This record gives sequence, structure tokens and C-alpha cells, in this order.
Amino acid sequence: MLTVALELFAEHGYDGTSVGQIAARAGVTEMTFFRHFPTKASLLVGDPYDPLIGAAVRRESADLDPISRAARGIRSAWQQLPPPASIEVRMRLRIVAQTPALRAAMTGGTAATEAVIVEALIDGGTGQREAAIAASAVMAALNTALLEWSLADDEELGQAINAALDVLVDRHG
Amino acid sequence: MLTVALELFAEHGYDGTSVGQIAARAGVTEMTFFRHFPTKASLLVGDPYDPLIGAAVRRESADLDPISRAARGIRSAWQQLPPPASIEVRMRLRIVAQTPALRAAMTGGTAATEAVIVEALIDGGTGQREAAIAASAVMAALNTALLEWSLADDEELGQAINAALDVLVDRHG
DNA sequence: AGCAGAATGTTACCCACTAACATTTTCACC
DNA sequence: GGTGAAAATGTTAGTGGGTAACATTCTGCT
Repeated sequence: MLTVALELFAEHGYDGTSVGQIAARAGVTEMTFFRHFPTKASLLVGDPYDPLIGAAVRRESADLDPISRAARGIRSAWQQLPPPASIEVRMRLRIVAQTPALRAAMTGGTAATEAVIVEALIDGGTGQREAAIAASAVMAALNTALLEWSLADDEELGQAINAALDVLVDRHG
Repeated sequence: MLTVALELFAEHGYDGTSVGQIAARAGVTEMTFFRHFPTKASLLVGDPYDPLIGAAVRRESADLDPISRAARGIRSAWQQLPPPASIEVRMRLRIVAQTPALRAAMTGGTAATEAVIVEALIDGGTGQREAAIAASAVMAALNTALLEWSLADDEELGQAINAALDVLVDRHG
């Protein structure tokens, strides 16, 4: 179904493709589509790594300021991951980058990861407010970096992520 | 219509209130509602200050790193604003804070402000990528701060904003 | 072959939102 | 004070995303 959907999105764009069309080309009912995917947007935006990131943030020293701690945690979580199939990921993110509704859905879709980071920071002694602010800022930077990366050719994803976090952490003014 | 909507949201929640109900209680047709408000969410999330913020960011020294520049711009823009009717604003934001769909819509709703900040940063010599990342991080922090503020009692809004930006700028680790 | 449970289909519905066209209200000008 | 144009509102009808309840077909296992 995902493959079929990506084809149609490439042909007619995200908004120009209805769930009915996807289901039809997949030889299936609209109802069946919604049994496999909770929403149309979930074809493109997901939140796969939250527990890993939570643990990684917790592992960083509680002496760091919350931004640094969250950023370091994400960097280290990233290194533990198997490198994803970049081309697939890039295709998906490109569609997200070009569709305003999906950009918004993306930040909604990382709410779970954000919550996990907030919890980890709080457990490390950071106040609730600071934790929420730091987590949302770091996740926003990360999401923006992913979208920007998707629009470029021939760049390493890990590198783009590091560069994004550096904008927050290693500020050279 | 706004007043009526807020009543209904208070009674049945945002998701539990349909546009039809709002229109009916306002003595008006659903169609008329959509002529006044582009979307249901626009009753609660808006983006009123983008040009002001863009100008303020541009006014800050281009020698600063992008995060500092954006943050200082927002602080200064804030001081120029007439203090809003805090109670109203708080009520609205509380509903947003409690409704996941609206939280996502809020970040979508500040896309214009974000774009304006990005442009200002680029004009100051920051690269496209860095500018996009810094702007999204700062706006995310700001939005989070607004939502957290709305859930507290008796706090100055300006103070909450300053504290949020300090998490990004004056990091004490 | 026969059965249980999973996957799929059918129908019917709700809600946000849009388009096209008709109707009423408002208000400035004669 | 009437008139006519413009603005606001109403009507009808439709699209697309998403859900609920119930019926049907497949699947795999014994």
C-alpha cells in the first residue's frame, strides 16, 4: 500500500491524492486502508525511535544544561541506529517538506519523542518548564534539519543532524 | 461568534464542539461561519505579529549567532507590543494546550512568523540551513512557553517569554 | 473437511470545508 | 423617503477524511 501511495503522491501530489484512490489502486477498500494506517498522514510521518532517544538522553550527564543534554542524547541515539534506507526516507520527507499540512503533522507526530525527552530531562533535575522548552526547541531543530536534508542531494543524514544541533549548542557569534 | 465558540469549547471541549453547533448558537449558518473564519482552528490560533518580529530581528546586530539574534529580536518586538488582554489569551491558549490537534495547528500557524525570521536572518548573512533551524527552534520554544504560561496562574507573559528564550541563549550548565 | 479467528467488505454515518447560485440587508445617494 | 448597488447571508449540493456496526470471505490448523 505504501508503495502505491508514494506513486500516486509523486503523480498528483499529496493533497491531490485521495485515500480512495490509494485504496483502489492497491485493490482494496477505503475501510481496509484505515485498518492498516490510522490516518493518511501516517503514510509519511512517523515517530519510530522515541524509547531509544529517551534512554540516550537519560544517559547524558545531568550536569549539562538541558539543551546540551538533549542534543547529546540525540546524537548518541543516532549513532546506535542502523542507517536507514536513505533514498526511501528522502522521498517521503520531500513530500512532507512540500506539503504545509504535513509539516504541521510532523511536529504533531514527534510529540511522543518530545514527551520522552521532557521526562528524561525532568528526571535529571531540570524544571518542567525548562524541560518542555528545551525539548520542543531541539525537536523542532531536528525536524527542520530532516526536511532541509531531504531537499538536498548527496548529503549524509547524520551530518545534517549534527550540524542542526550545533546551531543550538555550539553557537559561535 | 468567538465568544459563543469559547462558551461551547468550555462546555464540551474543542473536539466535542462542531462548527454547526457554534454557528447555530450564534444564530447563523455554517456557511457564514466559514466566511468569517477560514478554519475552526483559526478561532484559537493566529499569527498576528509577524511583520513586527521580522523587522525587530533585522534590527539586531548581524554579528550575533542566529539563535541570539532571533531571540533578541523577539524580546524587543514583545516590548513594543501593547500588553494583550491576558485573561482572554490565557483562556484560548489553555484550550490549545489541552487539544493535541490544536498544538500541531499552532506550529503550523506560526509558519509565517518563522518564514519572516528566516528571511531576516538570511539577509544578515546567515546560511539558509542555519537560519531555518534557528528560526524553528526559537519559535518552538516560544510556542511551548506560551502554552506552559497559559496553564499557570498569575504569571507575567513577558516574563515567561524571557525565561523561555533564556533556555536557548543563556545556557548555564 | 471443518472450524476459529483474522482480514476484508458493506453500509451508513459525522464533520470540516468548498462551490455556485439565490436571497436578504445595508447604506449611500438622489 | 425611495432606489439601486454592494455586502452579507442563506441554500443546496458535494468532496474528502475518518468512524461504527455488522456481514462476509480467507487463512491456517487439526
